[in-house]
Amino acid sequence: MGRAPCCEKMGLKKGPWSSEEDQILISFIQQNGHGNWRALPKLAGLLRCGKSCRLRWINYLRPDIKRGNFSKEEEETIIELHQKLGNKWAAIAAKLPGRTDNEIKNVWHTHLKKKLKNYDQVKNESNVKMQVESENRRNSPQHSTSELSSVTDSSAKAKCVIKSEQNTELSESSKIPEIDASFWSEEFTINNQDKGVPGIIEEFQESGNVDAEMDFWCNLFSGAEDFKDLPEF
DNA sequence: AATCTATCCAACCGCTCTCCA
DNA sequence: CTGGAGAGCGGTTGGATAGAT
Repeated sequence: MGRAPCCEKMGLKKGPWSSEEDQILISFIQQNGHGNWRALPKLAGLLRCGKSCRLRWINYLRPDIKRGNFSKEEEETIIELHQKLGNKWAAIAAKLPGRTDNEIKNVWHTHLKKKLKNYDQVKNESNVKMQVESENRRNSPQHSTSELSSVTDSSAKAKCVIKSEQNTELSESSKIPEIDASFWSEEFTINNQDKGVPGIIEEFQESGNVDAEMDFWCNLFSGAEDFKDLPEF
């Protein structure tokens, strides 16, 4: 269709809302509801377009809005739903009471997208390293090492990302040296000359126990709080 | 202390969808 | 069926603030 922006009309205010404007909008909606957004600003005596009023109410002034940081559970839910639904922010928001699509979109772009990216990067680096180790050790194509891509369950992945994030915060606060995927891979290769991480992963694959494999990876990347807590093989 | 850079988030813009005459 | 009006959605922007140098 394509219409001219509603705010191009003369005299309509743009930009941040003042507390006075907020009060006018709140009291008007409390008394009259918001049946017609386009007519609302005129009736309420606001120099704003209806669209702006609607956005302000939905994203900020609504009484059921939950303010403050997102919980780990909420972040897990967003990651999980985003894997299923894509950028359907309104649909995701519908599953998170008190949160708006705009807020969720912002959190996604500023926090969660980065977490996922880091997670995938670590995962890929580790997989490449271990694939090489496996090839060298077994020299057999049917024994090529597992790939974490077998773990496709979005819920498990979401939990792992969040868990990794929690541990990252912990590591930073504890002044633990930065650990990357290659460190883990080398560490386990040294400690498991006879069996090796690829062998362990292979067992998961053969048994088809995706949950166990997921747990293994979560522990590998994020479970240890210190070097002494590294899993033994 | 001053300046620069990165991050966050409220708000805007433009498009699509839905309803109705 | 068609087209206009309003609502809703997702992408993007820009100002404020925090952190780094």
